[in-house]
Amino acid sequence: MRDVATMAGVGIATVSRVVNGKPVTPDLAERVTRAAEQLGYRQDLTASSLRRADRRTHTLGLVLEDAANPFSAALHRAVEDAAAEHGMLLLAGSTDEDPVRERGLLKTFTARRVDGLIVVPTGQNDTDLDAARRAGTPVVCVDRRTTAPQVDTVTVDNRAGVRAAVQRLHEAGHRRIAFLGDLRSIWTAQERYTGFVEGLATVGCVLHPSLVRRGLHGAEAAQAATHDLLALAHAPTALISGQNLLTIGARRTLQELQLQRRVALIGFDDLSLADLLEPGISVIAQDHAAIGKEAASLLFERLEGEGGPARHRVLPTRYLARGSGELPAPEDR
Amino acid sequence: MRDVATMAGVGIATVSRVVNGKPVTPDLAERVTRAAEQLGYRQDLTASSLRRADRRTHTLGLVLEDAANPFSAALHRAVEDAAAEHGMLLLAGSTDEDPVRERGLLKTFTARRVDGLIVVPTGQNDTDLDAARRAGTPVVCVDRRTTAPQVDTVTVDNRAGVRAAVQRLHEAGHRRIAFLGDLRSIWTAQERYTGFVEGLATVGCVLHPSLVRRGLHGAEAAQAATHDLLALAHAPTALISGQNLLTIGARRTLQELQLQRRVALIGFDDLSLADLLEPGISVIAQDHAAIGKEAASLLFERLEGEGGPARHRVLPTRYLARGSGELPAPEDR
DNA sequence: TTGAAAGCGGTACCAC
DNA sequence: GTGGTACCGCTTTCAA
Repeated sequence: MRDVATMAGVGIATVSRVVNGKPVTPDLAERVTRAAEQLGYRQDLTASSLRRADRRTHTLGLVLEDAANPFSAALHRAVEDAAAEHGMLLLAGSTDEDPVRERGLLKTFTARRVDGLIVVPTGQNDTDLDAARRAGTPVVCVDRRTTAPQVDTVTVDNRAGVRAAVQRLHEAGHRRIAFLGDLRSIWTAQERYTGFVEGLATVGCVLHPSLVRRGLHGAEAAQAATHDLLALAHAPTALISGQNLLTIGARRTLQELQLQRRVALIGFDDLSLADLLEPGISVIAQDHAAIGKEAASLLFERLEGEGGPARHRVLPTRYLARGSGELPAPEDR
Repeated sequence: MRDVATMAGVGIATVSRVVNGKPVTPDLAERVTRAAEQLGYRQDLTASSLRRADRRTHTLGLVLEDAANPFSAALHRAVEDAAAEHGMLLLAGSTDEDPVRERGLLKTFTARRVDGLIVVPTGQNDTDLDAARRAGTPVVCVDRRTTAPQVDTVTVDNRAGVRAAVQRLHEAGHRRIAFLGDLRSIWTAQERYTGFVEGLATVGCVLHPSLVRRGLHGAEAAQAATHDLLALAHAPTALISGQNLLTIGARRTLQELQLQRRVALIGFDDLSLADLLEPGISVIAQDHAAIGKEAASLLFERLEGEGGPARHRVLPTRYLARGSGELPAPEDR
């Protein structure tokens, strides 16, 4: 920039003004532009944000469970689009549910002075979220609630979604309904299980502890658990899976045993191609894009000075009937 | 930092040393650490990289087609893991195949002084890639070649993959094989089509122009195109789809017409759940993780001073036989 | 409107 | 080993 100023025969401040589009005599602006081009000048945003009065870096930190999974990817994209509208960019990282990694990401994001954070919290690190917020970086939690105070959250109504699924299965005659749940440390896994329990209570159905398998992580774990369940003397006639990969694992086992048309299955969260299976997999779907958009908008409000108490947005889920959740209980036949 | 120095009663330089883990008398280090904690001091990496001799920001820029699609997501994660090993973070953005957005991302990434760029190029902006490289930011292109000189690339052997698929179909008796291709501007779409043409030539089969549908983007376009193809007087007995979403669209139409067991289908790039469909979708799979890892490693070599000519890594594809590609041509029955 | 100079939060060099 | 100081590239007073 100094070189550009010298070459254009103007002060360094004038170059800054031109670069930032502030009013400058056209003649000077022209000279600056030309000199900049000739010298191959490239603005340094890191230096500029350092000196700028608002200290904004126009960067958001995004802490995901795993950038590779469809939920995270959709969230990433939704947040990215919202961010782009505000001229902001995304710094993203994956925790793999590891609180140590989460802490590391939070630390380096704040050290890089991101303007705000959107986090899918592992749930084992809430003090760090609070620390970030108190250090002046607004935080919005997504997909899961947090115990950190004054942190906005965007979640879906997990309980209601699962409750409704239980009711549907019950109406179709199912009495032995099994539940597959993710790691207990994950907030949504707890909520969905609670929804399952509530649903059974609502329809007046007993909860068979042997039909509940929690703490499963990944498709293989669900596949094995489903095998176990179906080998029981009183095997379930319907399955509710509390997460994406678990649904895949469950369905895989059903197909191995040729039971996909006999044992009902409802999964939480939609799956690509689920509608092309036979029967299609019925799911409790969440609107990923809406979640991301809402999170971003809460964050931007904070950045614009909104100082009120924590806000908690709860979005609805939507049941997509595709066949696997509509299979009648065998007794009905 | 100045406050910490004052509080600890040491020079500002000493604080810097402590923060950076450089040798300092334990007593002083202790005092600094305590003061830092008490004042809630948080290191500012943006300021530090500004003054640091190497000017490194420990940030990589990742330009994707669409952060939400599985290919991009897998790539993102693979690069993230490699970056993390080097203490680096990722700044990511989506182009949606729009060269204007690509240019914007390239510009703001370099303005933020990323240490390197990993780009899935739209193919309509190669001068910007070159500009970035000449400005001192190493660039690695991924998934697609580029005409920009001195830019390393990582791609898969698209032609060989499609060629082999054509041969398989031919061996199964298919003579009327259709091709569904993505936007012509996309390098891989060109390559895969070339592989199709080469494959037909190899087996001595004629290329029916009416069976080629290129310039399709997204599942719906493929769905419609497949409808058209199957309505032809001499309809194809097999389909090769040149991209993920196109495969989904094609399969959807096949199932609508109940033809998924009569018309063969081979897709490029794997799909989650493809193995659970009946019949399963056979695909020409690429190893996303390996692609991302290789790209990252090429980039890190550049960052460590590797100055040779552009290197082009070509990874193999793998055919996954699942049924849809193994259906015999009707004449055989 | 424009330019000189101070300073954002650090690091690197230098003399002690 | 430690502290003082110049300075990274830029924005922001402030005086001209």
